[in-house]
Amino acid sequence: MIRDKDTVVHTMSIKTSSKPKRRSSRRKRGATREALIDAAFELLADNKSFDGLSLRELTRSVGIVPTAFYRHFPRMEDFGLALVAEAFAAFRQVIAQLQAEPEPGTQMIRNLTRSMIKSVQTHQLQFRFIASERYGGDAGVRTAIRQELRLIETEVALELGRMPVAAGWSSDDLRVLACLFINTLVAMGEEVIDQAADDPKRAKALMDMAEKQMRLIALGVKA
Amino acid sequence: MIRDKDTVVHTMSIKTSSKPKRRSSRRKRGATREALIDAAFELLADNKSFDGLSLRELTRSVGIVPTAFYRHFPRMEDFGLALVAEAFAAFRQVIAQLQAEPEPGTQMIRNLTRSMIKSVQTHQLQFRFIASERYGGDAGVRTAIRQELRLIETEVALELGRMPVAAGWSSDDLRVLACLFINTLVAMGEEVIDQAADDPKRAKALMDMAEKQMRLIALGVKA
DNA sequence: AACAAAAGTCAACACTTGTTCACAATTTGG
DNA sequence: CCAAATTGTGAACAAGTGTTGACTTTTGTT
Repeated sequence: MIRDKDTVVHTMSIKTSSKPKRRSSRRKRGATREALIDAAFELLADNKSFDGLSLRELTRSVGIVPTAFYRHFPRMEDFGLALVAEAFAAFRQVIAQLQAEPEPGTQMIRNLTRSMIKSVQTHQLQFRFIASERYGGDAGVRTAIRQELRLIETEVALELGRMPVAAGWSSDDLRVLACLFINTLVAMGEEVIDQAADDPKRAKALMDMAEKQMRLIALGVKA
Repeated sequence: MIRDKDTVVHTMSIKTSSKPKRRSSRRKRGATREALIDAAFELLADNKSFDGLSLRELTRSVGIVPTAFYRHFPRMEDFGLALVAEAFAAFRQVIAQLQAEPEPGTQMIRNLTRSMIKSVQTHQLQFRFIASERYGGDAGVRTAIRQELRLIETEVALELGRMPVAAGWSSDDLRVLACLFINTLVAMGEEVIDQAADDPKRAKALMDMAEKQMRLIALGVKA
């Protein structure tokens, strides 16, 4: 019953003033769908988890009536999957950084962690969603996230295989290494989200720590 | 309105049959409190997260009336903290293993991961709770978990400092190392919970992987 | 201009939720 | 053994929940 914003009506009602109920103007093409996704990220950032999210409060915050939700997503589960897809779009950009960097070694590690921190900070809500739902709540969402992470793992493993340091490694071992790398990276991201989202100083400290850890791992690789 | 189980009444009603409403017999001392906690772990294992858990379904599954909940926990938040405390009791046992093991090296790593796997499997529900709520849902619970993890980190760092391999390390560096170790350990635990809870074969594979990773780290330490 | 599809509305349904209050039964300690 | 603290009950409350079906409006295409 709040309905306090966006009540402006500029439909230039000329003809029948019988029922001027329709709000301002409908969003264009896929806008509402996107608005729903964005609103969900926003709401989930406030100490909520996906299965604690109600359809009604979601639609309320977007400014549509509850039933309109079903026009865009037949079930709540599909909505969850859409959220996962959207969130991982941000993550993929970080990994792309790795592929663009041909030079292995200390410099690469520094760049990678820096790029990760940066991406985490600009896409806080998306990463928070991934962190929250990775092991919690809904099974469908959880599975989708795991799948995406697996995909990224293989990508990284492939990239690592190209480097001279890891010449002659079995593909299994490469995968183990890749897993360890992105585990630390993700862990750092989660910590940043959780306690340093807006504190650059703390974020820097976390980054340094992650960098040290990754360099430690790199040392192990050589030996 | 379901109330289909546990309706047996064996109060041996002798005296007044005026109001034999009281169910079987009241649990002794702190039993209901514990029953609530156990029931919560059970419910949370079924694709639920803490803030998606309802007071009513909780009390329902324990067999008491909703209002009785408040006799044991004044607020839902206190209940969450109780869950955290209970869950970490299991975790601490694993770390105790580390302290009991004076011999550093390959053998220690193997024992540690093995002990972790074992503990995770016997306390599935508790570990699942930790994994789920570590970055998700309620802020109070999340903070409590982080605090407990920090405590464990310092313990491990202290223990690592005693070992000859890490002689001359700064306490900061020791902490970084400890963090990396238990991060991989926790990550393994989460994976086990999530996809190998009852599949010993897959669990073994995950353990081997974690062991490799930790040995890789150990190699890095030497270098 | 006409028409079908897409997007949004409204009312209503049958439930579930957290919390309150006054009361009853049971244990426990003195 | 009796009083006092503990633990459980039942009714009631005002809200919030997902989902349905039949409508109306807007938009895009032919």
